[in-house]
Formats: sequence, structure tokens, C-alpha cells
Amino acid sequence: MKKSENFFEKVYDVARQIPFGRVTSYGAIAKHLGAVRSARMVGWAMNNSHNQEIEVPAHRVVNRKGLLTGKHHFDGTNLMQQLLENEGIVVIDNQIQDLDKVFWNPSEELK
DNA sequence: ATTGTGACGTTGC
DNA sequence: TGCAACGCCACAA
Repeated sequence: MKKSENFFEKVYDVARQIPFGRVTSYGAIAKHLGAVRSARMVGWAMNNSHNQEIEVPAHRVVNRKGLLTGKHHFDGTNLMQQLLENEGIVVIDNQIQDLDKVFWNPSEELK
């Protein structure tokens, strides 16, 4: 297969471990992977997540501001927001409210 | 190898 | 976090 799986795999692994009702940022995941400056790659990996057999809760992954920047890539327009709201997360205008409360830091919870 | 690009982040204003 | 610009890494063509 691909060697890059390693990098992507890590991203998917962390993303899948995001607890219910929690969200994280690309940078946080990237940091956990050891590539803080590769936050964009994390998002790119998510784009590839569609090709992955394992479903990745990309809707739980947002940018540092808690803005649903990636909702644009979802099936529907508000699908991502609906999923987050379904988990109890308040989302207004693609912006997660109480981000600090729902934020999940992989580097702290995970290791 | 080179270029382009991207679901970001940080710094500057 | 209001907007602009740079940087940064990994991958595709």
C-alpha cells in the first residue's frame, strides 16, 4: 500500500479516539503526531478519510477557532453542524460555542 | 526534482 | 478572532 499510511493512519487513529461530545483541532492532532507545523496535512488526511474503510469523525475535528471550516467538504452543507449538535455541542453559524468546554486535547487525554 | 495546493497556525496590524 | 500575509509540511501531477 502506501507508506504515507503511517502519517494518515495516526491522524485517523486520533480522530477516532475523540470522545463523544468533544472536538479537537487539526493543530492539536498534528502536535500529537509530532508535526505541529503540519496541521494542514491533518486536514488533508481527513479529506482522504473518505477513501478509508474506517469512518473518521471528521466532524469532530475543527480548526483552532472552533470554526467548521471543513463542513464544506461534507455531504450536506449543514451536515457537520448537525452531527456536532447531535452530540450536545452548540454550533452557531459554523462556529462552535464553548469551545474550551468541548475541546479535547489528545496530548493530554491521549499519549 | 519542481510546482501547486491545501479541512491550519502564528504573527502582525 | 477582525483581516492580511507568511510559513510550514506532506502529497499529487
